[in-house]
Amino acid sequence: MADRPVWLRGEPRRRRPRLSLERIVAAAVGLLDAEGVDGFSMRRLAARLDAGTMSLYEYVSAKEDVLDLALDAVLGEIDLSGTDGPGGTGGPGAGAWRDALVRHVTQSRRVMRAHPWVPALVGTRPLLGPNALAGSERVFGILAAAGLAGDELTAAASAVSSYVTGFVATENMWRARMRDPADEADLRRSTHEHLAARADAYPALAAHSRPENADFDAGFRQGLDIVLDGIAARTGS
Amino acid sequence: MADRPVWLRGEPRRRRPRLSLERIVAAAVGLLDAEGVDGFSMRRLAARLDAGTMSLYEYVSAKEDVLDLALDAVLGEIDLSGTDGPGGTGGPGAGAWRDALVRHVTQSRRVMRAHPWVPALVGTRPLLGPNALAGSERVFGILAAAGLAGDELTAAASAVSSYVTGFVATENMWRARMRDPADEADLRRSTHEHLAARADAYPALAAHSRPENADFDAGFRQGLDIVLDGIAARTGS
DNA sequence: ACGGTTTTCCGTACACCGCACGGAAGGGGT
DNA sequence: ACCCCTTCCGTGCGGTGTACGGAAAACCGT
Repeated sequence: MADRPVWLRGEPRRRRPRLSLERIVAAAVGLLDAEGVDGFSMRRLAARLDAGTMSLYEYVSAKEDVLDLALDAVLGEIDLSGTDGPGGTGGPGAGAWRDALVRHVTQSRRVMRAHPWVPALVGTRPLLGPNALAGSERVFGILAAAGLAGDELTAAASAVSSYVTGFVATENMWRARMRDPADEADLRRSTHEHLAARADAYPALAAHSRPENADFDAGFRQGLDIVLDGIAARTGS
Repeated sequence: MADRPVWLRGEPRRRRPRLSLERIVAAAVGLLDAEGVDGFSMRRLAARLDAGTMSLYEYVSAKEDVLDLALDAVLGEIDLSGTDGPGGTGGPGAGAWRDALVRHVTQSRRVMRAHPWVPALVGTRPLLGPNALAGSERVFGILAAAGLAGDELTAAASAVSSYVTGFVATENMWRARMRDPADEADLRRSTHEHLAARADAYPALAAHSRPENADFDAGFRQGLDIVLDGIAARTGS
């Protein structure tokens, strides 16, 4: 029987699958970076891969899976090559844990700023991916080396993590609102006016709050130092 | 002209509007409590009010508005009747700020547990509603009375707030996963196995992490004490 | 060489979503 | 009696996640 004319034969099937979990996850990260969680949809993701929407479901069983995978993927961008291995018997100076922790959360903040959709996803779902676990392991290891253990260690870890994600979440939110330069001045002014108009109702807020020209870097460090001081009180150093 | 038969006359129009912002917001809180953010939709909300979907838009310009209003509404459930007004000149004992803060964040946690959808919304949007502002005012006031000011005060406030919302977010997440008793044992075991199987890759985590039988109340207090100790180091008391 | 099985891809369809638009109906003012 | 304004909402449009089933290529045993 003669072949059908070329024109009707369709694209030849590739030897190896065109799609893969890696490609899907990478595209998902790109889409999330570009459009945020709200702008993320399976159809749009498929379009980015020049694929049919339902093809994605060969590799993933639900949209939630893609979000889980994308989240863990970007958590892998945190550099874990620290200098806190079991060093010489002399050991690092007391308080080396503090530097190590500062470096780690600085990395975390960098990643969460590069991918502003991350903070909203963390805390919503269990973080059991390999990179999430590696990050937790890092924090636990540093705190254990600092002399903490048991509930105290867990509490310290949760204090640090909650602070970092909470801070960056609001930081990202404010940055996003000020992104559009047309809105920026307007937002600053209207927020300021909103507060000023209620200065009598919220005196402490009006006297001390300056969201309109916050220095996020310095603010982050100061809050972090508070948490770290609290931990230091439990290490004996 | 004769009236049309009663049967065709339709329901009589009420003198006063049947809907109101208050009713809508109250119903929204109920729906969010029952179904979570994912299960919340304008259609379902309207159904709860026996109203047409589009009727809601007479009172609200978008779904986002409803979420903003519902969020601020439940923040109003935080009891602000504290004992920290400008008391006698003798003033409260040094460290009274600590008790006041503990009471306030305990209230916050209670509200966020009663309305588990709250933590996910906080941090996503600017909190400028009256109840949100009142809550911030409360924290700022306590910290100012403790002797903090300027950037230090702001950092302390953000450390406390981030810790509380972060902790309760993950607390709620774990509680939700363990809600269904059928899944609970399974989840506990599978999570445990997941970690145990990787104990060599994550030694510190395996040695110290016990999410399967966490005491949230105690854990919350311990992490909070860490943050509060860090603040105490800045008050001179 | 060939038939069957498995893998990969995806079109269609369904139930649901937010919300723009325009109309209907009743109340109040003149 | 007239008109307008407030309140209510049906319809429709363009989007969503994903269940289902089919088509075709690749692989494999004979």
